[in-house]
Amino acid sequence: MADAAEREWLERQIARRAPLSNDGQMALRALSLVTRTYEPSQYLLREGDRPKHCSFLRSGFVYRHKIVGNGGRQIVAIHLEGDFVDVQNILLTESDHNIQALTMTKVLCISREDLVAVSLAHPSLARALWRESLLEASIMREWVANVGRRDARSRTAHMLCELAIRQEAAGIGPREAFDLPMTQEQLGDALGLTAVHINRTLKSLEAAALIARSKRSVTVTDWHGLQRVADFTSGYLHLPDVDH
Amino acid sequence: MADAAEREWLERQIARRAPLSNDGQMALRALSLVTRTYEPSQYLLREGDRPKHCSFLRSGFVYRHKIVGNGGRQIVAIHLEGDFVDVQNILLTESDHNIQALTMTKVLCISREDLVAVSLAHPSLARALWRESLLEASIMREWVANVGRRDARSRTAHMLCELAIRQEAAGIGPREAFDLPMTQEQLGDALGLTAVHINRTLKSLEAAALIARSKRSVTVTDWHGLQRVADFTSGYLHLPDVDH
DNA sequence: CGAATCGTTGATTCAACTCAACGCGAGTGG
DNA sequence: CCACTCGCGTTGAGTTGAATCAACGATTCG
Repeated sequence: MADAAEREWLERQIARRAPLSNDGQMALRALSLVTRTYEPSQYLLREGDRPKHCSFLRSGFVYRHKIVGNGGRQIVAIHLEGDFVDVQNILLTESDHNIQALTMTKVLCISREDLVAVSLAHPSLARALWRESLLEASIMREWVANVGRRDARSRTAHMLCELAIRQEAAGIGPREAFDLPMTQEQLGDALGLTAVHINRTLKSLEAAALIARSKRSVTVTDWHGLQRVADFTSGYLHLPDVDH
Repeated sequence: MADAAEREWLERQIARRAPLSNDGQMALRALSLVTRTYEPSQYLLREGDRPKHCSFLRSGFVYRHKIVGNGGRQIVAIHLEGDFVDVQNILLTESDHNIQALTMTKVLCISREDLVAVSLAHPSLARALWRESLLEASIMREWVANVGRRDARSRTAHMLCELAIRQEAAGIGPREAFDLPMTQEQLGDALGLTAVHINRTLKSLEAAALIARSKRSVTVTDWHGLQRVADFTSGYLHLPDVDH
């Protein structure tokens, strides 16, 4: 069981999406909440599994991916602290993709069945979670456009911009500096490129003085420049100051 | 106002996603419903618009797309009869993409605000629509993988398989023959390829006796063969016989 | 009949992939 | 404490799948 601080954190995270009514808050508090931890590269869920729980990412990074027939892998989402990892499975009984930890990770789990029941019974909760799943779909659309229609340089820059802004919006840190705990192989799998080409692309962004790198963290040295080569606008993230 | 037959159709479509309770059904019937038609290439909604209505596709084809900075376009979804075109905007005030008619199209419109209110008040309705938005997100994930990790041949075949199965699942027709009312330019924009390359790829699929084409319709002459080169499995469509 | 749109085809170019080697730092075990 | 390994990043050389450029048919429509 998770303690009161975790509960409070969860409540804040959900309320960040849409305000919770009193009874929604109460119902949420009545749900049992379990903390779970995962090692890097450990699976939270596999394609074909029928998840019993939904998880909120308390700390660390996780990613979701699909394997295609020729052995390739496509990463379809990257989650950071505060993300609801499992929205996409909440009403679909069988998972269509894998969820894996990128770093040491802590998640808060709620029974899927209970969460569905409580959400459907409490409109403010349903609104928050439903909205979250729509937001994720919006991000996915942008990824399709990114992978389908931007070249490697722009595409890579775009992902960096997105992660920077999402981190900022989640209150984890400023857009100018963030951890990116992924190998270049994984970055390639997220962007539909090869590790070798990711390497060249990152070096080119660095050479253009747009970013600096050290180990697995990135500093944005020229935000506007990066945004420009990325063709990035944050509309699709539906941030609260713009859209509510 | 739409007539009783349209209402009944709509009810069937929603119930196809998840069973509707009696009071959900009643509440749905109380909503005012408007029929609207669109010409080919007419916009249903533009990026940046704040939609007032949600639309269900009564007949015809529509597609949704994003424009990227270099002038490129990426089609992120294709909808056929029975699809809920606007789920993705139901809880996000500003649209992050364009929705456009592919053919002559008829849609049934419901006030967005009303639909949200009624859904949140009636769990069975919320479940059906929420599930639909998750299903769309699942399709989007597969598109990311398709565009990111499959070559032109496999990628194109995959989209054909998807459309065939979706048409079959929607009860519009068999998987072996379907309309594909898109130019090769549009197909390219959906698959992250150029029109010229789409042309060559389609001809190659035809030369391999997997499909036959005439005008804007496709016949699948070798379903298993097509499915094999497409690396297609229908799991991500979460069809009712497999997953409910 | 002319104009426009879309499909088809060939020739050429290029962005990203493949293959291969090497460097480097973090463990690990003798 | 050093030698060894292993995973990851880096770099170069050569290849290729898809893009680009350009022209020409076919079909539709006013």
